[in-house]
Amino acid sequence: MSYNFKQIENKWQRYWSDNNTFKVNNNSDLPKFYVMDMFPYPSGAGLHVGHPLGYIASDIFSRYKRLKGFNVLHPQGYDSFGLPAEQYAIQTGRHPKETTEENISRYREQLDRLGFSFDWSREIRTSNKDYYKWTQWMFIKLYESWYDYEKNQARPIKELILIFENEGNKKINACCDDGLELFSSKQWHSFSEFEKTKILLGYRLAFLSEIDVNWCPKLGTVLANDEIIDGLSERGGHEVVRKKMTQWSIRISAYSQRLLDGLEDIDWPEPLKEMQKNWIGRSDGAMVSFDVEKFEDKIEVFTTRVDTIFGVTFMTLAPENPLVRKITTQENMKSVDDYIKKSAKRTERERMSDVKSISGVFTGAYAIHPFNDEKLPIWISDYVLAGYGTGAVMAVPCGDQRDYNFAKFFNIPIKNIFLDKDISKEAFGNKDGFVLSNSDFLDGLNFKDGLALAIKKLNDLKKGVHKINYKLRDAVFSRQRYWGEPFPVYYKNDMPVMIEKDYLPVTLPDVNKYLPTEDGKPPLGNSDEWAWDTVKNKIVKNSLIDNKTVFRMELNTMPGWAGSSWYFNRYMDPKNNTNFASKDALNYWKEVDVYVGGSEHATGHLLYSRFWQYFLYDLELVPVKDYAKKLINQGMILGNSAFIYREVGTDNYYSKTIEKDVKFQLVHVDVKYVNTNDELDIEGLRNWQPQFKKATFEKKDGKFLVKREVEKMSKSKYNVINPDQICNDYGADTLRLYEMFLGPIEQAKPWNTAGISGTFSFLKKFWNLSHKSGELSVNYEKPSKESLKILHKTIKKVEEDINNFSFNTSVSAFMICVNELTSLKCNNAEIIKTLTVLLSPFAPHICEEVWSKLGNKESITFQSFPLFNPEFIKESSIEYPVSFNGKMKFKIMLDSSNTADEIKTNISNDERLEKYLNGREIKKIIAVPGKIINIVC
RNA sequence: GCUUCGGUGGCGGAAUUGGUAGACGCGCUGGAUUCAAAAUCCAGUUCUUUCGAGAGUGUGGGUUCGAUUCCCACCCGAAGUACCA
Repeated sequence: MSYNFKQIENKWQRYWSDNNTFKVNNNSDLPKFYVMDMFPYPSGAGLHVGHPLGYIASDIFSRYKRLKGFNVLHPQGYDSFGLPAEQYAIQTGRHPKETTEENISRYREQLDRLGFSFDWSREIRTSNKDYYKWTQWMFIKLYESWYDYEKNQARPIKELILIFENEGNKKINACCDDGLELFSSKQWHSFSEFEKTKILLGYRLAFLSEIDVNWCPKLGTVLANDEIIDGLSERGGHEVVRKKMTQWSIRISAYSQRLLDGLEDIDWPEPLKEMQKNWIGRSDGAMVSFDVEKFEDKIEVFTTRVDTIFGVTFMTLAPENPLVRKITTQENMKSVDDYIKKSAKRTERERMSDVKSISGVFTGAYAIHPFNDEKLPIWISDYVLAGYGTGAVMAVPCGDQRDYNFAKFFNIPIKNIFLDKDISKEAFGNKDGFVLSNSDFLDGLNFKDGLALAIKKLNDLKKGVHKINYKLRDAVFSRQRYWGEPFPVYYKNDMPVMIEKDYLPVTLPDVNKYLPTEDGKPPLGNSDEWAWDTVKNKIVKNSLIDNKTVFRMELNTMPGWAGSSWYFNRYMDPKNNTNFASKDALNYWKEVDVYVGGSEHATGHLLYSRFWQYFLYDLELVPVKDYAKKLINQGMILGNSAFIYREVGTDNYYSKTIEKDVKFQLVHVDVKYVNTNDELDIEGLRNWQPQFKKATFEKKDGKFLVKREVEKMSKSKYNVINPDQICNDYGADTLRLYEMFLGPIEQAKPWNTAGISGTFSFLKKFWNLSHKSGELSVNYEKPSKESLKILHKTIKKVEEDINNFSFNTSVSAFMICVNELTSLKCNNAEIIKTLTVLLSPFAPHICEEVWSKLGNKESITFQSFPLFNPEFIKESSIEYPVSFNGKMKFKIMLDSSNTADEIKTNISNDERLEKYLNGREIKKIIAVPGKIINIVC
C-alpha cells in the first residue's frame, strides 16, 4: 500500500490530541511567539474551503516558529454571540445557546480534520459567562473613566470628580470640543446627585445619551456605521432609517488622533491602514462663528478653506440643525417645515441614491460676515449632513462644486475670489495654482498663506479658531437583541448604576420568545426575571421592582464587537477567574506577533480592538499599547458558480452558446452536478430540485454546457466546496498544500478543484522517496553532493518564503526539490529526514509518519529547523549568459570566483565572439560576477 | 468623484537591488507501460516563422548597454469610500 493519507492523518491527529502536543505553557525559558487567527463566528453552514486559508497559513507559521525554538501560543476560539443564531431562534424557538453549541462542535470537527496545531485547552467563547464576565467588567471600567485631552489618556472618573470639586470644569472643557456647560466648584457642590450623575455622563467613555441612530426596523435593532453597507444592513440587506433613541455609546472619538498616529507603529497592510485613516477622516481646518441678524445665536461652521472666506455668499444648514426652527421667519416657516419633514422621512439609501438632485429652502434669516458685515442668506438643504462638523457650512460657490451647483440652481450670487480664474462653468476647487483677489486683506495670497492669515484675524476677533475635525463617530454600544452580553446596569431614578464587580457576571436570562415585546421593548423585556435586588445583589423577579431596593435592569445587550475587542488578552490566561488575565501572563505574552484575518474587519473589529487596547493600556491593565504587531490579510477564496439558461416563464433549459430567439434568464445550479469540462449531469440535477424533475434540457453538439462565473463562495450560490470532501478524497495535507499553492495569501482567487491533483501527486512522490512497494526503503550512506545541493537550495528558499508569508512559492520549491531528488533516485535517510522536518509545517501528518518510520520516537513538532549551509550550494563554475546590447546570444562556462576583469578577459578570448559581433566594434563589456555579461556594441 | 491595489501563456500564478520573462502546478499534445482503462513515467507546450530568426509582460512615450521591474500620460479591472464642507 502506498501513501495512505486516511490512516496516517487519523493516526497523527489522535496522537497529537492524546499527547497534548500543542499545549503551551506560560512558564518557559524559550522566547515567546504568539500567532493568532481572527476567531470565527460559528455559523450553521459550517466551513467551506475558503475559511481555512488563513488558519493554514497561521498554522504553518506557528509550526515553523516551534521548529525555530520558540514557545508558541497558537489558540483558537469562537465569536459566539451574534445575529444569525438569534434569527434562527426567532424562526424555530430554539435557544441560541443550543444551536451555537451544535455549530461549534461541527466547526471543531471540521477544523480537527485539517491538522491544526491549536492549543485547544485555551479555547474561548464570547458567549460563555466566564468570558463575558470580563467584557462586562471592562464596560464598567469604560463607564468609570473619562478622557483627559490634556494628558491624552483615559483616567478614572474619580479623579474627574475631584477636579470638579476643586475647580469646576473650566480647565477640562478648554481642551475638549464637546464640552458641556461651564460650572465652578461651588456650583458643583450645589448640584443634586441626579444632576451630578447627568453631568458625569457627558464625560464618561461609556455613556448614555439620546442620539440619532441607524435603526433597522426589519431586524428591530440599531446598527453601527460599519454594519451598514450601501445604506442597507450588512446582515440581511434590510433598510436602515435614522431615528432618535437613548442608547449606550463608547467615546471612541476621543482616541481619533491616537488611533491615527498609532498606525505608524504597526506592521499592518498598507491598504488596511489607508482604510482606517479614511474612516477616522482627519481634516485640518477652522471653526468660524457667524452672527445671525436679529438673534443672539451664532452659526458655527467647520471649514478647511478659511482662505476663501471672502467668497461666501450664503450659509447652508442641515435640516436637522436645531437652530433652523428658531431663526426661520414667519413667511418661510411652512416651506421650511415641509422640507424638514420630507428629508426626515427619506431613508439613508434614498438620500444616497439621490445625490445629484438639488433641493433646499430659504429660511428668511441672514448671517453676518465676520469681516465685512455683509448679509448672507441662510438656507437649509440636505446636502449638509447633520452628523459631520456642526451641521452647517459657509457656502463658497466659486470654490466648491456643491455650493456652486446650489447657487446656480437657486440664483444666488457667485463671487469670484480667484484672480484670473474662469468660473463661468464650474467652481475652482484646487488648493494650489491660484492667487486670491476680491478678498480684502487676503488679496494676493496663496492657499497656505491665506489660510494662516485668515485664522489669525479670526482669532483676533474671537470669531474663529484653528480646528481639527474627525469623521470618526462615537460607537453606538446598545443592541435591541437577545443573543449578546447583557449590560451590568440597573436604573435608579432613570439614571444608570453599575452592578459591582463582585456580583459579575450578570448572566443572560431565559426568555420565552426572542422578538421585541408587544410594546416595542428589546427581547430581554420578555423575561420576567430581570430586576436587580440591591440588598441580595442578585437578579430577581420583575414583580419585585419597588424602586427602593429592587430596580429595573437594562434591556439592551452589547454589540458583537464587544467580546472580540479584547479576546487576544484572554487566550494568555483563559481560565483565570479573578482577573481577565494575570499580570504574569500578560507580561510574558505581551502582544500578538502575527495576526491573520480578513480585511473586511478594517473599520470594525480591527479599529474597535485597537481602541479597546489603548484604553486598557491607559489604565495600566495591559503592558502594551498595540496588541498586534503584524497583521496578515488573507484573501477570499472565491467560488466558481455554474449557471444554466432558462427560457423565461418555462421549464426549458438550454446549453451554453446555443442560439435561440427567446428570452433567457440565468439559474444557479449546484456545482456538484458539473464536471471539470463544464458539462452538466442532467440526471443528477433532476433529482436535486423538483423544478428540474420534468424540465427539458436542450444540448448543443451532444453536450449540455453550463456558464461559469467567479463569485463569493456561499450556500445560496450553490458553489460551496466542502473541505471534508477534499479531506476524504485527497487528505488534509494535500488540501493544506493546495490552498497555499493557489496563489499569494493576501490575494482573492477562485477555487478550482481540478488543480489539486498536482499537490496530491507531489505528496505521493515525497512518500515514494523513502518507500518502495509500501515498505520503507532508505540508505544510510553519506549523502551525495548533488542531493545536498538540492536540499540546501530548498532550505534557503523555503525559510525566506515563510518569513515573507510567500507560501505559494515555498510549495513550488518543495515540488522542485522532490522532482530533482526523484530523478537522482536519492533515498538517502539523512536527506529525507531533513526534508521531512522542513516540510512538516506544511504537511504535518505525512511528515510525522515518515519521521517516525525513520526511527524517531519524538513528534516532529519540536525538532530543529534545518540549518542552511551555503557551502553545499557553492558552484565552482557557472554558466553565464552572454548578451549583446541586452539580447542574449550564447552561454559560456566560467569560474564563479572570477572577478569582473577576469570574466572580461575570458570572454574576449572566446571564439564565438567574432560570429556574434559580426564586424561591429565593442564599446563596453559589462560583467557582474555570478550573474551576467553584456557586450555593448 | 476620491483613495488603495492590480493588469504577465488556454488557466492559477513565478521572476532577489533593473540582468536568460513565463519557475511550479493545472490543462492540452505526443510517446512508453496496459487486452483496455485508471495510475505512473518520458518528451513537448507564449505567439509568428521561409526554421535563419523575429515579436512579446494592458496602451503610448521616456531613462538605460539592458525595463515585467524605475519615471510620465492614458485605458481596463478589483476593493474601500463618498453631498465630509
